[in-house]
Amino acid sequence: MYQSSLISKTRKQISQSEESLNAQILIKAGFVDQVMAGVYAYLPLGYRVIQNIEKIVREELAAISAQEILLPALQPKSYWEKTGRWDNLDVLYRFTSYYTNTELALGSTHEEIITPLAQNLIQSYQDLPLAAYQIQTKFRDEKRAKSGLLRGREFIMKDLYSFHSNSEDLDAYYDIVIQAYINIYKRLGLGDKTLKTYASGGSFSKYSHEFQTLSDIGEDTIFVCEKCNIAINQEIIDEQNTCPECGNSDLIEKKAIEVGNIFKLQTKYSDAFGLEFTDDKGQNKPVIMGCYGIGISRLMGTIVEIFAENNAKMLWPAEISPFDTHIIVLNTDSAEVKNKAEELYQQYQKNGKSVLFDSRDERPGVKFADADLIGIPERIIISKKSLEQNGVEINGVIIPFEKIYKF
RNA sequence: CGGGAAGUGGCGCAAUGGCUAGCGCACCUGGUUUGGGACCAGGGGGCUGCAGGUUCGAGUCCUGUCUUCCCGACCA
Repeated sequence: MYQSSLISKTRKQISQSEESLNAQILIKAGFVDQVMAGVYAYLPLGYRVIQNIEKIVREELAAISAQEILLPALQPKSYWEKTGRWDNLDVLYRFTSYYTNTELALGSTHEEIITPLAQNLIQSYQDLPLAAYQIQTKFRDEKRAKSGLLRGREFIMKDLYSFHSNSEDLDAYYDIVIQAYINIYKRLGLGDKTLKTYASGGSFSKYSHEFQTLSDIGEDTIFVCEKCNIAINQEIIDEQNTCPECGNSDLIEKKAIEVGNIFKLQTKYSDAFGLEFTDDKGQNKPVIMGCYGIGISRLMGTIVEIFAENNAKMLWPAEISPFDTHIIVLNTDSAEVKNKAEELYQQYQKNGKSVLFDSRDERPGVKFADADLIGIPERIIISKKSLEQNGVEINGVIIPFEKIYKF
């Protein structure tokens, strides 16, 4: 049973505007609502999708021994000054407290917070390695928010940080994270289209890696090696114009959405904060760090871009669909149909299935249209007609009750 | 930040400088309807983004400003 005010009445008419596809679909179907440029509210359907994506991420990170934490979004100026990014990170929201005149930042990333925190946790090589992540709202003062959920000023991100006593250990964990990421994209239904991509390493390593989902609306240009199924970001193509893994020079230019990136930070942040540990010889050394990001809300937008059918309606991959099953009750004036529907709904819930139960007193066309918009992959219709055959209709096929109730 | 477009009931739109700013959807009341977005009857809801200006008269013209969308630049 659902609250119609939150789910069924959030449908918005959308103009034949130039808004990006993911924004159009998600707003029209009532998954999100736009609050301002690059800032969205997640409504019940959309938030369930977000939570399903998060669940997959959590499961895969638990499998590689990362522990979940939650760091503050509100951050002191002093930490950002230590790394020099108070003045240099142009997307950092900075502001002054109205009452105390204190200058503060809204977190656009969390190296500046987790590194000093790690100082409290790490003294000895025996405290390493350590991996911690959070799923949290990030703030970035983008000059131009665009493409719906793909580039917002406020967005949900998973950021993982790892701490090691030497670079070999970092390298090994880095590869483990790559495999976890591959698992995540696969479970999200993006496996075939998401490529590990070599990108600029910045000042602290030769390369970083991104995960890029092929899509014409992507902001990034990558060059794909079809032999290795990896890619190179355009930003490093001058210095690296062959496949780094097989040497192939026959690379194919494509557009893609960056859905993850991982860096070997080495000692950049531990140096800035003096994060050291004592090794087994009694010597103090800087902690070696890595960081690993996945944009959760951007993934939702990406999935819509990839799975929208005929550029109009959505069909969610089963694992992240807002509900497992959409039960649509027709002929709601019939007590028999209503009772049977209620029974079916209870049965599904008992068996651990999440159900969107539409018993509204609406015409069939309204319910079907809404169901099309919402895009839950399993649709069950129960009606006078189906009861005549002593069953329900599941995705167009009549299934007798005795088969369903067994599961 | 540069360029373009647009701001009118909750949403989508209309309105030669001229009557009380309309229409569709949604909403409220009553009735009839129920396998692809129903119908009838009645009803409520607007200082036309904001601030100035021109004019006898401004939703409409001018200036400024804010906001949104698109293109570009930018993007650990």
